[in-house]
Amino acid sequence: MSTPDGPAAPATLSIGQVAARTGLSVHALRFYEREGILADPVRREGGGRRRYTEGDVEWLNLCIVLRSSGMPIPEIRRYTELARAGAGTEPARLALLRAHEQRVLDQLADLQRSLDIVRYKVAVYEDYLDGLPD
Amino acid sequence: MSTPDGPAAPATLSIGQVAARTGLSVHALRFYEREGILADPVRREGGGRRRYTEGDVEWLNLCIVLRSSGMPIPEIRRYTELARAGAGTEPARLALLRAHEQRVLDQLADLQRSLDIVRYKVAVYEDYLDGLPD
DNA sequence: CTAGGAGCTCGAGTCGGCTCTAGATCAACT
DNA sequence: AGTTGATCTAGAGCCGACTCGAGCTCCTAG
Repeated sequence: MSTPDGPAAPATLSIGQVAARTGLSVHALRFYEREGILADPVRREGGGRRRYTEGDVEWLNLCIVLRSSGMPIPEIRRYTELARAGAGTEPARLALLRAHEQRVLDQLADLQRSLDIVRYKVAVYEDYLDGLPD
Repeated sequence: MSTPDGPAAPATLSIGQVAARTGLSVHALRFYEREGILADPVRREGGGRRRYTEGDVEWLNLCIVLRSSGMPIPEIRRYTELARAGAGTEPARLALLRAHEQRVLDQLADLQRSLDIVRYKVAVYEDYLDGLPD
């Protein structure tokens, strides 16, 4: 074995491993940390290198979902801060998530309307090309 | 009447009126024209001011749909160029629209996945808050 | 002991899509 | 003639979200 973890080792990951697992670049991971959207400021091993836990990775995966569905980074930071603050902030976190749910629904509706229009245009071109002389 | 159009007047619109109708800013309208995504380079009245036809506005509305569903400006320009080129380019236009349709479908699927996850989290918080002591 | 490769920080650069400014022109009203 | 308000052009600026580069440190293998 090239990585003989001791029995009690919490199995942490390097930034490169996390990049591979999440699909984010190492640059993006450091950027996200600077932006304060990681659960904690990430532990460092002797030498200053980041060690990510599985929990960190799960949190990142949630962040990726929020980002990709259009939540801006400042709002993810706000959510992160609430989570860090711990007990008592659950109502605020719920409100934030509900607001985001609504935004996603709005986006879905907008996209669906666009899709209908694009499909209509596609159908028009198909009909036209079908009915061509030769 | 404050706008006594002559009988044969084609009823053109100023840039401000088009902005009001489309929701785009006058800046954005000029920007779009520079980017070459308007059907024609827009007629000008004596004095250099733009006069938009209803056809121009319809084209803009299509552009707005394409943009808001994620088509980048260079691709809208490509589509516009094909349309300007006229007969014979219909297959290319159809292909472009179909590709966009697929992109929209992908976005819808992604968003739906995100929505499911956000809803799951919302449910978790709701359950937690429901079950609170007081 | 040295060469590579992964990591580090800090700061600058990029990209897409507008947005805004400055300074001039023009149309219409008073 | 003067004032107001819409438009014009060319070009600079901005914002969000990364991306990249320089220069340095560290660890491990040969």
